[in-house]
Amino acid sequence: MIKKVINKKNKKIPEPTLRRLPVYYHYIRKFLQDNKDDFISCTQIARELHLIPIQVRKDLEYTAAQGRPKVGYSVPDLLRSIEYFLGWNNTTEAILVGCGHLGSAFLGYNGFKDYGLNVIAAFDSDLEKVGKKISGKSIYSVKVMPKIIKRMNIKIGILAVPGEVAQGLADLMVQAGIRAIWNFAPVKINASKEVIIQHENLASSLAVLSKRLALRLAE
Amino acid sequence: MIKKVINKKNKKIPEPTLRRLPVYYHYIRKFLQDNKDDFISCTQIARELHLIPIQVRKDLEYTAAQGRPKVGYSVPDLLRSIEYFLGWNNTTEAILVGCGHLGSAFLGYNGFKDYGLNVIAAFDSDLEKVGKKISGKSIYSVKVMPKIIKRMNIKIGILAVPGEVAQGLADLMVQAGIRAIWNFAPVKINASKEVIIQHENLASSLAVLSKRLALRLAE
DNA sequence: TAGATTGTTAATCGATTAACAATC
DNA sequence: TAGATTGTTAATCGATTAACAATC
Repeated sequence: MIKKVINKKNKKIPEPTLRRLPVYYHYIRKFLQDNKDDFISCTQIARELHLIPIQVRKDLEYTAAQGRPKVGYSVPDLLRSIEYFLGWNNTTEAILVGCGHLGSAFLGYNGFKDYGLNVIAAFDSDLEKVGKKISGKSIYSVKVMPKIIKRMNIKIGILAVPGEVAQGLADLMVQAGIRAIWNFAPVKINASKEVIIQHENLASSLAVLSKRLALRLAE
Repeated sequence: MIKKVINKKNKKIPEPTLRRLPVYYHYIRKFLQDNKDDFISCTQIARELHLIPIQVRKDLEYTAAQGRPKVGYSVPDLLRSIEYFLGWNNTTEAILVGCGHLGSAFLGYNGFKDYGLNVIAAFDSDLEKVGKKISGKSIYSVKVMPKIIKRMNIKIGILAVPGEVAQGLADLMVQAGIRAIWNFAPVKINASKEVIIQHENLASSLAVLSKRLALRLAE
């Protein structure tokens, strides 16, 4: 029994599963808010999200959530399981570098708090912006960024800057102690292997969209 | 021979392949600009992008690009193959709905032209914004959106609006003739099966990032 | 009870990786 | 020529889907 749990924990989690979990989470939260029922089943989640029940069940298995046959999963328990599994139970603090349109959009969208991410400070090199606030968050000079990263022991950095300066800023972030960079700049960032770089590439998404549309229109 | 080509065309393209192709494309374009060589090999692309040669080769196979043993692929030919395969050879026109921070970021980033997407008009319901320009693009009232979609025969719509109004605007877009919606609003959009909906979900990416970081820090 | 649903093991499917002949 | 690289077929790996017993 215990062994099984350990095995499950050690098992590598498929990335597709990881990407689906927040989608379930979002739906289940809404389900809770609407106060529909205390229990929820895979069948129900699957129907709503246009998936198949077995896939939802498999995915939830990774979170170690415990369901009851015929009844389903306790809604609050299930939410807690997903939160815990994704490390969203204790909110992670992050900094944002670059307060252009994209960075501003990020600050304005405070929905990430539900997903365990709290942007505590924003930085920009433009002195016009420094000292001002966007969506209630103060903008600081990039010059003080390393100091703040160190002082507050921040591990996650969000990069929303032009491509030309992205690598240099990433280097500064890593030197100061950042361990994961969420990169929205349209260039590849190089860093030591210990640093996790997640590149948000809209061109990839566009390729999927345009190919699917082209195939559809050719039918 | 002909039969083989037909088979290849009919073969379903794996989504991972589709997502990698723009990454190759971007690198090869840069390679061409830097004027390094007339030919490029899978080995080289793989080394640069931290992939393995066989994967690059397999992916390029889908585009029907023709390489020469020992030599590699002709750089301009390869670019053309990818462009053609992804439908980027003739630029697709799109409209943008929502000129908040995110929409503005979209208009400001004109890199999509390289990827076959041209945002020809932007719409907003805020009369303060209507008539102004962002990054050289005029903003129109959403009221005229259907008319313009029809008149210009636009097939792709980009949704960058608050969640509350997303579904309503999507319905209007589809009614006017939009066949693919790139959705940045943090809600699920429902539409008839004929319409392609691509939901850009940052929470999914965040889940991958935060789980990877949590595992890393626990090591 | 009967039927729906979980938990778990097995089968299938598809993407990745390996192997190797052809070739420049 | 020798060695690198393509093109293609085969093997492997991992994710998805199916099957079914357990159970509430």
